[in-house]
Amino acid sequence: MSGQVLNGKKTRGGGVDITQVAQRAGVSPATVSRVTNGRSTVAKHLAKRVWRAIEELGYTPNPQARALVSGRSRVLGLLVSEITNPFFPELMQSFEDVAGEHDFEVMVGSTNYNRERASIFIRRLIQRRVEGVAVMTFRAESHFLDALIAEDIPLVTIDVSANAARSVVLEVDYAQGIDEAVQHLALLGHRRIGFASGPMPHLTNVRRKEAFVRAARKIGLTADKAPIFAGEHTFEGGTLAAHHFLRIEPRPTAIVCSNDMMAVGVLRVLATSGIRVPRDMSVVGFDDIHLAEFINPPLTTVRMSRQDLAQAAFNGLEKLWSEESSGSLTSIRIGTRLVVRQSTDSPKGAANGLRRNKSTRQAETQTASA
Amino acid sequence: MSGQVLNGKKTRGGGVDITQVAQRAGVSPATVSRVTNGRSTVAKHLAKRVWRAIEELGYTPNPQARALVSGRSRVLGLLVSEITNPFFPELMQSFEDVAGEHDFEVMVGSTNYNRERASIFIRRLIQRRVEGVAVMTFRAESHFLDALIAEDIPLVTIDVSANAARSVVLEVDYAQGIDEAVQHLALLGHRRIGFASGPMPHLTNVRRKEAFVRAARKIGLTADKAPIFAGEHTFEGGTLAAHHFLRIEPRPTAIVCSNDMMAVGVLRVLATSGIRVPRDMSVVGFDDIHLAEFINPPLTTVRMSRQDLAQAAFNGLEKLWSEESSGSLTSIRIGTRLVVRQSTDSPKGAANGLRRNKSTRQAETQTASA
DNA sequence: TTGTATGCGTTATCAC
DNA sequence: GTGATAACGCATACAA
Repeated sequence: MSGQVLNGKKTRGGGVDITQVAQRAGVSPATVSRVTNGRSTVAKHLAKRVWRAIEELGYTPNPQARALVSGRSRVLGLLVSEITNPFFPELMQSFEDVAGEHDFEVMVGSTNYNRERASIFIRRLIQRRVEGVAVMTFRAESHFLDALIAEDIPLVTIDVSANAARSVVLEVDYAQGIDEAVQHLALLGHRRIGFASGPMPHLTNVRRKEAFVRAARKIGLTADKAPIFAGEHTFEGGTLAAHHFLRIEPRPTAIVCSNDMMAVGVLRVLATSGIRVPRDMSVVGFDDIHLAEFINPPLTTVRMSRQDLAQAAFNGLEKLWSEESSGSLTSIRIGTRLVVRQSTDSPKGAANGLRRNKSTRQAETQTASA
Repeated sequence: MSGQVLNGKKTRGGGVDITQVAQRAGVSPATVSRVTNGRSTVAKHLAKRVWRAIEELGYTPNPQARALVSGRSRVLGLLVSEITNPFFPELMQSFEDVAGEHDFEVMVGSTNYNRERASIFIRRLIQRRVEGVAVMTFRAESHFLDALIAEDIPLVTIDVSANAARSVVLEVDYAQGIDEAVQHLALLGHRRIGFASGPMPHLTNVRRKEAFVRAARKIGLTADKAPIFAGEHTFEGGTLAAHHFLRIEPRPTAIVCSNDMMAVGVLRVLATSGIRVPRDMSVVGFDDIHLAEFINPPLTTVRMSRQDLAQAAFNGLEKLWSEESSGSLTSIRIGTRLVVRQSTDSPKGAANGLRRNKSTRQAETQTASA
């Protein structure tokens, strides 16, 4: 029980400060500071004594004091869209893990597509003197960011660059994975493929859709063979999309979805409509959320790695910190790739012997072991 | 663009400090401090001048400096089990919202059932001088908390009290909601009800199970009419439970699940087995995660409110802060209640005219409007 | 390489 | 009610 109460004020971290460590180690506070900050200009035997004193006293440097004197809070901001899409909690955790490895704390906020929520959160970020913010909303809500830009806080965004000097944009290569998905379906024999798109004003959804259109064209599908339906990136949006595609004549034999939550909705509708997946209809998702692996049938989907995204976001911030005269706007590419599971197969009409062929099996196995 | 670079060190918050505000308002720094801290001992006209100066200069108090001198970091810790169960992200958001209203920041960590992860996180909490921690893991991992207890940090836990002076326990009344659920099923005519329990060593799951056993007994069900299967609190655990109950002869006409993720797994298996819900089988969940409302059929479930939990956790911490000589161990009760949706109905054999009766309809409507 | 002295921005303790 | 002044715990410029 090392917590103590001293004249009404709680003293934590064992209540021990740098001076006590210095005394115990027989050095000056400055030397202790140099040691805890990893300065290499300290004699080895002294450093050793200091570490021992730190250990014995259970000393942990006070981050508030450090922040005050250094001007660096070691706190980052992370802004996400919503908490109900599993993609974002997974992303949050990844980002916190990466940040934590570098001794940063992170303040997370979710906009829930609510302007005021976002503004309030951003005000808090500024008050807490965050050293950088990762804006992972997949939306161009740049007006929210104005306050951050005014404070000259390093910014990492997705898809669309913040119009700021100190900023990095993460360019997700949607085309790569979507291309693979469409090729995969073509190889299985599909000739009519629907695309369940996200809501259209948003750039990220435009990009995903265009990636699909191009991929469809590449395998020789005209627009009527590659119908598109735009809905919300939610379970419900997926159900609407499914109902839409079921009404089309002739009906597509496969549906590619702009995100996994939609795909889950699509699967649900197909199940209740007695349409078996993948026998009667193939379904492909996008994101590769955890749930995709556990749903039935396990979802073939395009993986956009949360780890990659989180790591890239952090790297982007690091880059902005190190740059003396920022100015050159940087972008970091994020790859996407198909993960074949069991929601895709040859359409039942196809008699080309491609059903569950060896090459797709292999891709699936690789994923499972990853 | 108010961010400035001064001899290589970034100055934020407009780069303006309390002294500048004081000068502008023609008062002393102390008075500005009193104003920003809401001390009522400041003359109204002076306070007004100070606020105006704050406004004009865009001043925001430096939290690091505040924390340093006051000994209060205004940071809380929140520990959850896993990020893949939607219950926890929803809880995180609620807790952050509540904390934010009181000008607290929160550090969130998820154990993922990994001891080392938890330890590392707790070390970070201590380093950052958190003023309190909400341990919402639904597990008795008290040995993790030892470090926190040694630092005398206020603790709020669920179900099982931390063995510490400064702690509060949130007692979830599982029986209340589970009782309602079983009564609801009995009223619909069910006489064989299975219970999909969580893994058994954990107290929370024992409590849920016992609540079910008692409720079943109350409606006259002997043990063989109320079979129990224990599995993980996951989608997969639910699929296993479903397969188990489908093999039992005579087969239960309803399944009550220990959490919603299991219920989702159960629903999936039933759908693929051609068993219609609720016509052939009724299913009840526990938690009322967001997804429960959107799945098909919408899930009848017991709601354990994240808002209630979050608010109660914060209240518990407040209580611990205010108590001079803590000692009396407090507990706060959290209610649970049934939310009737569409995954429950009379069993097909029942000819008692209770199918979708008026009273259950009404309950459903109330929920939708809440 | 090490130690001394100063200041980071705020609150708290006193006098007034 | 208000203002000077001393901490809070640490990093760092400078001196040694």
